[in-house]
Amino acid sequence: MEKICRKEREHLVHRGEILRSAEKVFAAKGFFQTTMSEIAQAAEFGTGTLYKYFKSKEDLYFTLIDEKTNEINRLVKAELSRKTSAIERIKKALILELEFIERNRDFFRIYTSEGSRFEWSIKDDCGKKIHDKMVDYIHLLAQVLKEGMKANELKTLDPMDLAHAFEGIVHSFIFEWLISPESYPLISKVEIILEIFLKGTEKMERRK
Amino acid sequence: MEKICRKEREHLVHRGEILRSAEKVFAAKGFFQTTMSEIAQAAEFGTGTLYKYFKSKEDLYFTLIDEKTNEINRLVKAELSRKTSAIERIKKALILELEFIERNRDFFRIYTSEGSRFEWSIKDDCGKKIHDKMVDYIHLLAQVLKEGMKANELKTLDPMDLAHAFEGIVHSFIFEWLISPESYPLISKVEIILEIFLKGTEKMERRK
DNA sequence: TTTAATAATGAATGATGGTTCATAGAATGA
DNA sequence: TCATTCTATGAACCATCATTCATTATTAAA
Repeated sequence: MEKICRKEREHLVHRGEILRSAEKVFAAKGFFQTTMSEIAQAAEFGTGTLYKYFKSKEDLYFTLIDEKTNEINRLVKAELSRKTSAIERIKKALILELEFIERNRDFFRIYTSEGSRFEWSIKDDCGKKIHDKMVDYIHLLAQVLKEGMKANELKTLDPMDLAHAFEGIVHSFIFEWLISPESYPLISKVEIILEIFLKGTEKMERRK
Repeated sequence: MEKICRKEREHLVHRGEILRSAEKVFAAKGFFQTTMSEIAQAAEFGTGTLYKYFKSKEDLYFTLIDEKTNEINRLVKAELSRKTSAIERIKKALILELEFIERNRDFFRIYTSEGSRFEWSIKDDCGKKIHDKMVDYIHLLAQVLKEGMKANELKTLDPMDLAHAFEGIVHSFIFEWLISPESYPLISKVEIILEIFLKGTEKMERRK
């Protein structure tokens, strides 16, 4: 089936190099402020060369997001689909997610900042595709939460509300970590995230 | 002190009209994809006229954010500085915030999407100014939470962590509301937000 | 009414940067 | 070695705006 000769392999490598350079530049300056020649320079290629690998600036950008998104989605989805307890799955998935982000800091600068704005500003369906993937993920999460409710692990509340709340907490810790100058392991926040989400913050008189 | 003649009053009115139109267009298309002439058209002025009121596109944009941000900050800060219980203050402030957002949907499309990206992408200190205001607000919130801990209303945890978590939850509900096509009152989410943040989501066996 | 001052205008300017393409160069194979 | 094919290149092209400014319209003053 596959006749992957050196040529093709090389092509793939170059493509990867371009993507990795683009990731850095986009992360530092954002989509609109990044120029193709900056990316080309960073990747040590000529400007025109980029167009041998990607149709346009947008294409390069969305390819970047798409591939990384798929990678993490695969990871997390696999975990969420297991048959262990809901809370267990959520915890494991969270750990996977945070570890992945720690390994891909640059990318997540792009992702978290663009995530919010692009479905409004960019017309063609690339933006929508990414948005859809987020929605998908939220739904899966909600599904798991629902199962947790059925299994009496979690309070019976609107699963979508819970999913949003959870994602909100996680995102704000990610965001904080991204902009923080002192580097601490993101993973160190797992406990506090779950503590807040599961147990809440109010001090209860522990009776009844 | 003030000799506000018709001229000046008119100037103010026009300025306001431009700001309101800019708000709409920026909200719909984002900073980089919005052109000055679009704004001019929306405001029913000539393109050049905008420059009689604002130094540049950036100036217009940041003025917009700055003024609205101050407005909401004043509201919320006033509430957070009261002497009632911490939980009470947080609830009231949350209600004020959500009501304000409901009255300023367009603006918050701008704010939530730019909030994350601008301190990285735009050099001059306007971006920083906005970011600083967010940080300020988080600190005030953390302060209130700390008081809540002292008063034994809340568990003793890192107040900054809690503040981030709270903001995260709130933001994700705001975001959801902003992109949702069916319109429901944002304010209807107050209870669930507080429920999750204060009581958590795990079903406890309610013994000791 | 005439004149002076001020405000509004939108066509022209200039800069930027995405994209293309004619050329140079490398690899392949005869 | 030479011819052929494929790749890389970056200067040139062109479209898109932010911004300016000479001109026009409006208001105020005389």
